[in-house]
Amino acid sequence: MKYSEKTRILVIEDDSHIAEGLKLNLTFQGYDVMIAPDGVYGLQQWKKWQPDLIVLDIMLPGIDGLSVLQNIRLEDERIPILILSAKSAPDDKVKGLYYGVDDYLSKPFNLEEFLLRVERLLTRISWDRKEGYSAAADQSTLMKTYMFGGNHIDFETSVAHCRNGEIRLTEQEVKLLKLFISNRGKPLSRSKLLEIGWGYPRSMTTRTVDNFIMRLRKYFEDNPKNPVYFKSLRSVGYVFDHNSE
Amino acid sequence: MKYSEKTRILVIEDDSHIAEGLKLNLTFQGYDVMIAPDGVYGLQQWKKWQPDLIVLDIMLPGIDGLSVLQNIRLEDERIPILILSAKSAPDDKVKGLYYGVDDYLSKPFNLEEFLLRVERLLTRISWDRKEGYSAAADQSTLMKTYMFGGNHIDFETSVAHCRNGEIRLTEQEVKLLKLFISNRGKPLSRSKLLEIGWGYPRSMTTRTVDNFIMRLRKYFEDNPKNPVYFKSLRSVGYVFDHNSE
DNA sequence: TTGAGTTTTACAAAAGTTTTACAATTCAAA
DNA sequence: TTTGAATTGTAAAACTTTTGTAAAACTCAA
Repeated sequence: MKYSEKTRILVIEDDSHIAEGLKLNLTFQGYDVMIAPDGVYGLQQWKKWQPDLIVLDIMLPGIDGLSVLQNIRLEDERIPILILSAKSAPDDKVKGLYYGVDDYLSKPFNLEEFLLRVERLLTRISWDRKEGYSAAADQSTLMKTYMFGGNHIDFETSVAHCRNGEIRLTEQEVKLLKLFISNRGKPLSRSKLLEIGWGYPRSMTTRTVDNFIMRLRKYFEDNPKNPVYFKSLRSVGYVFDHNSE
Repeated sequence: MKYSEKTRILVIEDDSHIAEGLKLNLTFQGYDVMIAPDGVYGLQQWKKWQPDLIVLDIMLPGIDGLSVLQNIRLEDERIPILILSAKSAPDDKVKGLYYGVDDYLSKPFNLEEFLLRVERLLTRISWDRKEGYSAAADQSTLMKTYMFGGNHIDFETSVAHCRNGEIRLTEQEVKLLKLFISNRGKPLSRSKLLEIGWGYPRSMTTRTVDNFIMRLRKYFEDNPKNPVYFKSLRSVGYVFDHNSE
């Protein structure tokens, strides 16, 4: 929270009826509210506006809510996110939480309850911040450091020690790395990578991913031409893996 | 750059009258709609455009709807498919569902009902598809791994362990394998294989299938010249089978 | 305006698929 | 049994698609 400004809440919800309703009520509670009608715009606003809390509808046009969530968590594992969903099945709840959701509300929901949860999340988080830890973040994004092969990556400083010596990783490189690490052994398609790692809508066709893969290979592979860790699966995508050590 | 995208629906229907009608209404609902007048074009569009839902007429010129359906299910067992059919006989219904249809509507149908089902499928599926499991998929395509003889196939990574050691299977090899496995013991004609596994219109004459059979035999047979698992039935086609273990 | 970082473009290289051409096999009629 | 027409097996050439790579173009903030 900054200075004397009001607490900011970003509502990512395509149903303008609901969105406006929430905005009205939240504004009335004294919050500064902004609405994003889809995932892409939502991610944009999140970066630009740096809200203190995000209310996220899981059913969105274009990129879906969970990808948005994962994208955000690659960079910020602390910001409280309150999920809205049309479904109420309990395993959805679990699944959402697994990705680092803080709270979960099924539509249709009770307004009182909604406001209460928003407040609770905000107070809880402001506490955590002081203490310097996060109560419920998933392993992968909480990770401070990672090792594989002869490589060592420090996510606090974005510095990697590898066969080329010390390397300073860029923001996007870090994101991609985290994404791969938290999906170790699992093939990721280019479009999935773009969706989660970049927040692009699927189907965008570009060689961006490949270029980053090339860089990661140059950094971390002993022989970039014959990759061991970042393998490509033709017409599928890429997999990251390594022997457990 | 601006990315916001709508949910995509592919309508595979040869009757342009019906197709346009559906398109109009779906577009009106805010979906992005594309029409394919036949199965081959439909499959093409499905790959290229990556729709979120498919509306499929079962009575098509060229490849028939069920083959299209099966072809799609060999690669994606999750995408919701809503079947349209002129017939209303109950066994069609069963047959369709068996192949992994999500919903079924007999012509002539009520527009309201159609739109409702589309929406229902989209909300239901968007959750399920996200990670790990599918609510209602048929056994064969849900399969993550398969074993026969001394062979072991991992469909997640397309890696097979066989007498030749570890082998990386190609996309087409995987498709064909899945097709055989889900029809274990059942003879499949070349044209059926081409139709389902390749999406070719029947009657195409080529040695492509035989070439792939040869490869599968090389990978998985102890003695490729005397096949045990991938047998040919003269002037009929091929059968895959093995003792239950 | 510069410069680090990112994305696009354009092309080369690699991998995979289909066709072609022909050899081998099978089966049934002579 | 032969014989030959039809079918299946095989390998290599031709073709297609996907991936790798580098350099140019672009972006955005200092």
